[in-house]
Amino acid sequence: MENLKEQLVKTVIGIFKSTFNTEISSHELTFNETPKNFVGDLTLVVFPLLKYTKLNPEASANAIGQELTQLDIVKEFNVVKGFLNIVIADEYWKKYFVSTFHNPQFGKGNTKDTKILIEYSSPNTNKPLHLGHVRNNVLGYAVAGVLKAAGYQVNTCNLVNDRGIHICKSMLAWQKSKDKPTPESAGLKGDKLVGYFYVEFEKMLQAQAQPLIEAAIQLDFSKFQNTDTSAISASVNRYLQADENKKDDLLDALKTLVRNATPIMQEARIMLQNWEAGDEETVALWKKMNQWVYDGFAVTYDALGVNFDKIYYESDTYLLGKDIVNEGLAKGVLFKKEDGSVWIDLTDEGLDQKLLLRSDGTSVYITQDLGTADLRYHDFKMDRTIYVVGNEQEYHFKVLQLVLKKLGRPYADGIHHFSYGMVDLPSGKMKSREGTVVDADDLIADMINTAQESSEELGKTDGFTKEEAQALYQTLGLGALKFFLLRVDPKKRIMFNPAESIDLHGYTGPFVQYSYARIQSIYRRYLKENNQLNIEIIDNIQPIEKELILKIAQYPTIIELAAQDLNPAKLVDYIYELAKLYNKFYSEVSIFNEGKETTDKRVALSVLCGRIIKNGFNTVGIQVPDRM
RNA sequence: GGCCUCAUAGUUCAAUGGAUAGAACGGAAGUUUCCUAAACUUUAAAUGUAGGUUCGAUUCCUACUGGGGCCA
Repeated sequence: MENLKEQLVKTVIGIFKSTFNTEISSHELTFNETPKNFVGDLTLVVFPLLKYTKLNPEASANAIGQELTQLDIVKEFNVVKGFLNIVIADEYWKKYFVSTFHNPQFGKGNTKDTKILIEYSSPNTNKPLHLGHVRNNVLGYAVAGVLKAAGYQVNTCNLVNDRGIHICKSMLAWQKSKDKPTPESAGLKGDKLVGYFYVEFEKMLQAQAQPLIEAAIQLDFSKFQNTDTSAISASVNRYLQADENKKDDLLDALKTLVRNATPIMQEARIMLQNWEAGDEETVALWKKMNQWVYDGFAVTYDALGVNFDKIYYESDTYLLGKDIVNEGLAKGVLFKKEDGSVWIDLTDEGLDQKLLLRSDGTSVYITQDLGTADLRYHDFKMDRTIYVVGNEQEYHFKVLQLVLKKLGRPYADGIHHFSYGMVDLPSGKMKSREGTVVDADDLIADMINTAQESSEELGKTDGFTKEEAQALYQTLGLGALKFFLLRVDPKKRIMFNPAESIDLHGYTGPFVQYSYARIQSIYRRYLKENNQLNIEIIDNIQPIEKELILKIAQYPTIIELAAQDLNPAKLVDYIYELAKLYNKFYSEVSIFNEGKETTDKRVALSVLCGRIIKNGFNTVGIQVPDRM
């Protein structure tokens, strides 16, 4: 298809030179696929060219069309308004089909030198993974796959947030528990166990904070221990004097202050200080509980089929970045306030001033990210870095990139925040505090179950061994889940309704998988009756066959486009369209009953569709079954 | 308060500034002596409001309304 378009573009440029005596450039020519309700394979939009032809749209289109028919590959043309519809000769499509059939690399982009590093997943180790993480993982894997398919040099990494106050909360709650359970003794996945104690901590915190808040609002600060209550007192006053419409916000601010003043939060902070000081007991507990989490995550990652070339841990990197801040001060890019805190002024860029180092010298998130960025560049020397992180952090990444630019980092321009939308429930955002989080493992198990029920009901696994059946349910369940997450533009938010399980019919993964299984079934039958499949010459192609070939011809362009836009949805949508068209072909036409030549041709066409479906799905991390 | 983002059939999603706005689910009506009916065919149903840019706007610009987010 690309060659075809290129050839047409070249010819039209020639026509403009000879007939209209003007030089036009290729980007002024748009060839689209002709919509179904018109006759043609490709359409040239002539409106933008009228200024050169000095003719009305119809006359211009006719003039160009006339000249184009001199090409062997152009059979005929027609003009509707300003649209020049071109019919390509069947001969071209026949040859195209045969050569594509013999090209195992079909769809793969030319190898490119650009090195790309993709960071995705990046979980915290205090809670199990939920549906939001699943979207991140599935997208990250798919984007990496698409870029590889387009020919880029791709590496992936994961930055695990394994330290900080949130981990200490889980650790503290575990320490305070009576039986101090292990995953074995509790019969729980490690990440679930640690997550349980995180929730336990929140409960204890809430129990301590509630009376304090109530007392504070009565201006009674006697119950606070080891706390300078002046800030809280000021917050209470602001709250009490505020207008009705601002009270909620101010109450939240007050609550945060009070929560931080509770004894248990003080304990957690001490634990964090101990950890930072390298206290043996604390570090041992931290290691133990983190290992539980990693073992748990491994199960989930494995089920999702994601993996990383390199895993970074924040416990190794959290001190990095302070040197960079000093460098920035020396270069005059950053400035110090009176209290000793370090800032960057981004008001010229339309943003605010941004804190990089607190007055006590401790770093904030972005400081670490600066350090990690340097480290990664050292490790990978990549041209582009893609951070797969939710859109709530857009501001953060703008700042990160600006700071790195101002510091003159060579990789700064290549930074790209792949900002994806949140997953929403009908009730709104997922909130762990309100228990509305959709757990990743539960969801995966649900999907596999749904696939099993549906398969058994339809008798699809009759004759399968147990293992084969189980593998199929897994393939289908995860296929449905991943397709559901990938079919939407990554930038947009996704609506997930836990009350309805993800569909297996229509615009879904299993629809495509079913089409693939049918094709394999046909191929198996063919190979039973023939030694091998080979085609060299095609006698004729029927309309539905040509439709399929045209669709197939779009594949390399789609890969290219999906990579350019970093949008796996384009590929997923295309694969669906191909499968849909194949199903139409399958029901319209008989494959085995119209003579050997027709059978060969149609089986080859089927096999080719199957290859693209498998290739395209695997690119984004979805498996396909040979039978279902 | 400042900034960013989104708004398309009943619902969930599509549409590099191009033709009569596509799918899927759900609704209505059909297709199995024949390669897998998780399929296929037919059908009803949508661009938040008001302006602007131009040959042409779901797409770009402005304002408004209504969701979501970020910053202090």
